[in-house]
Parts: sequence; C-alpha cells; structure tokens
Amino acid sequence: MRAIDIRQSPDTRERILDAAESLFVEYGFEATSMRQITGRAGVNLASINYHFGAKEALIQEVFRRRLTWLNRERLNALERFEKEAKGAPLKPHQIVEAFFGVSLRMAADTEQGGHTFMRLLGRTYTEPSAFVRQFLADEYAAVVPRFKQALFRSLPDVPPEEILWRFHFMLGAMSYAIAGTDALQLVAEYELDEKDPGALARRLMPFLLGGLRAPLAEAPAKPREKGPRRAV
Amino acid sequence: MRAIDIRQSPDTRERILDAAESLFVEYGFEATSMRQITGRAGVNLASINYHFGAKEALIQEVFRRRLTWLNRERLNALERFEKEAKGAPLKPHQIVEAFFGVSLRMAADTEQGGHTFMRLLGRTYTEPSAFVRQFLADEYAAVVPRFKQALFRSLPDVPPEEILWRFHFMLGAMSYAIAGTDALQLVAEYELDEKDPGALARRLMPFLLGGLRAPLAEAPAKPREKGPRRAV
DNA sequence: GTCTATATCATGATAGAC
DNA sequence: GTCTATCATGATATAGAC
Repeated sequence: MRAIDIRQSPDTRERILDAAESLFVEYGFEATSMRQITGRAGVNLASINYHFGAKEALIQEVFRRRLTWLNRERLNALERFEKEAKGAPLKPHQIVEAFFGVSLRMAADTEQGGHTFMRLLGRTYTEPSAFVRQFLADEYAAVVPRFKQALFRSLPDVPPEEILWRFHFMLGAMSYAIAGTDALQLVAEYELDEKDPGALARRLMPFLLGGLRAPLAEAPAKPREKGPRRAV
Repeated sequence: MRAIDIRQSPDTRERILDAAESLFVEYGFEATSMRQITGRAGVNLASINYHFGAKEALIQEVFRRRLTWLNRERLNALERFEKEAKGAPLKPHQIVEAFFGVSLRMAADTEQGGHTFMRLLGRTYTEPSAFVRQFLADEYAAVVPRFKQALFRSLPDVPPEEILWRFHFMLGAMSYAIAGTDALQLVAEYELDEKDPGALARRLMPFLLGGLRAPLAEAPAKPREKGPRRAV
C-alpha cells in the first residue's frame, strides 16, 4: 500500500511526452536533446529509451497521442453535418468548420497542452524529416479523402484541382497562424488580441472562407473565346 | 596568367552558400552538418570557418544574400504603383502583387536557386531558433511598415487590427504553399501542376485577395444594434 | 587561401547494479 | 522500473604546415 507521489504524477511516460512536446515546439526535433527532455520532465536519462526505445519513436508517440483524437473529432464533426443535411451537399462553411474549427478549438486549449501541440503540428507540415512526413501522411489518410469529397460536392462549379489547391492554402494559413505566433510580431510590433484564445478562430474563419470562395482566375495564355480583346 | 578552373567556379564562398541553402531546405539548420555542406560544395571542411567564422554566421549569410534583394524589389514594386496612383490609395490587388507577386516570381525561378531559397524562407518563419527570428525581424523592419500603411489606406473601412491579422494569414498561406510542396501530397495524392512555375501564383493570388477582402465577422457577444434579431 | 590533423564537447544509446 | 556509468559517434571549431 503505497501513496502516490505527487511530484511524480502523472507517470513518467506521460511526463516525458509533455516535456518533449513543449521542447520540440521551442527548439525543433533535432535541436532538442534527450537530456533536455528528461531534465524538464524530471526523470532519468535512460527512461526515454526504456519507455520508447529510441528518440524517433518518442517523436512519433508525441504526435500519435493527440493526432488520432484530433482526426476522429474532425470526422465526427463532418458526419454530424452530413446527418443533418440528409444527403444534400454541405455548405462550404460547414466543411471548413468541421476541419479547421476543430483544430482551432484544440489550439485554443492552453490548459491541457492542445495549444502547444497545434503549434508543433503546424510547424511539422513543413518539416523536412522524411519519417515524420511519412507518419503524418499515414495519420491523415483516413481523413483527407472524406473532406475532399465533401468539398467537391459542395462546390460543383469549381474544378476539383482548384479545390485541392485552396484546401492546401487554407491548411497553410491556419498552420502558420497557429505555429507562427512569433512571426506575427513581424507584422504587428504591438500585441494583438492573442490572449483571447477564441480570437484567432473568429478572425481566421472568414479569411479562409473568403479565399475558398474567391472568383477563379482566368486561364493564363489561352484568350477568351467570346467577347472583345482588352486593349493593353 | 592562370585559367579559371571550371570545377571551381563559382568561387568557394559562393559554392558553400549554394550547398548550404539546398541542404538547409532538405534537412533543416540543425540537422545539416558542416561536413555535409562542404561535401556537397566540394570544398574543404575548414573553409566554412575560414570564410564565415562559424555556422551561425553562414546561416545568416545564406539569408542576407537573397533577402536584401527581395525586400528591395518589394519596395520598388510598391513605389512604382504609388507613383502611378499620384497620391490616391492603392488597390488591394496592387499591394498584394507588390509583396506576394515578387515573392512568387522569385519562387518560380528554379534556375538561379530562387525557388530553393523561398522554400527555405517559408519554413523559417516558423523557425524556433531565436537568432534566426531576430535576424528576420531586422531584415523586414524597413518593408513591413510601408506595406501596412498602404493597406490601411487602401482599406479604410476595415479595422487596422483586422488588416494586420489578414496580412499575417496571407503570409502564412504563401509561405506554406511554397515551403510545403511536399505537404501538398497530403491533400492531393496525384501530382498537381507543379511543373509550371507560374501556376502557383495564378492560383494563390485570387485566394489571397478573396481572404483579404472577405466580409468581417460579427463581433462575438455584442449584439447588432440595428436590424431584427435572427431567429436561431 | 587551402589543406590535414586534431582538440573538445555533446549526442543517442546501452550495460548492468539495484 | 529506475539509476549510474560509460561507449561510440559525430558535431563544431581550430592549430599549424604548405
């Protein structure tokens, strides 16, 4: 009968994951040493290898722990809307809400580490490391096709290829908006309303929808078939 | 009277910068060793320290070399439009063209390494390393205020704070679109028209403008003062 | 300016006592 | 499961001959 040591709860494994997550955001994967991680977690150096085997496996577990949940939530949200719609195509704002709204809500959670994780995730989309990229691709394999289909149905007049590009652009705007909070200071020397965690979502969602529904650009070289040629 | 050695031109210094630039994109700053750089450049290991002093200084020089030019081009483009306008506010699309169009044109240059550099730059906005962030902030100090002012004048009905957020979002969409070409495969398993270097600009610019000019979100809690309440 | 050789240090990983 | 001690490796940086 042993009392739980307060300083040790949550358990070692979880403490390592939390410490690694926050350090990866601050310094990146490569620049973060295992000594830093175990130092911040207050555990022994060897415990990382005991619990995870190697640093690479630890990195993957940091992502898996939250990403699986996040993607299930995204699918749940999408399916709720689809149930409501009873077979009709969804509205673009519903699809955007299901995918990006869920992410932004996670990013607004500064208590349980959701914010930290979303910053990390955002930076990781442009991460060069091959094994991380492969890992992300696998985790998204179940989600992305569903959202693509929903967007195609929702915007039948927009060429599918264009929709994919814009999905890509939206992902970029969001990732960067979350990950690059520091980069925000490049643009605004004074502080914006960062303290309010909901502010980002309220500002970003209209931007995303505006971009998604923007009028199409005209084809590059091919001249219009009808109507007069514009004089240059 | 000595003939120029073909294998050695351009000179050592430039070869190091080119090799470093491409390796930084592939592996990141920390993960790229000086041995890799000198290896790819075909020069001696010690030559980095001879020419640049330390790795950190090399990193800065990789950026300075192109970023100074890029930002001057951005300002030139802005000033050309302002001259044309003769004191009138610029159109949003002109400002976006001056800032992002110039970047995208550089990103389309796959011959002289502009593409490689813009990918690197995009990733670096979310770079954790403190000295890189400081360096970027200094390089942008002359440019950003000018574009902010132009945007404020161009969109007098949009609150300045909102404009800054949207500038931030645009920067994110572009950075990510350039940096995360690999992440594009997350969304589109088949290849989009990446080969055409102008395609990105043609697709991205409408998206950016659509986001920049999107209707404002309503204030969160504060109810509208005029007009009927919508039934939920 | 360029090379070889090396100093110094931090890293990821492991062996083995407890 | 947790610790100490240690290994092997690869990192940045430099000294000194040419």
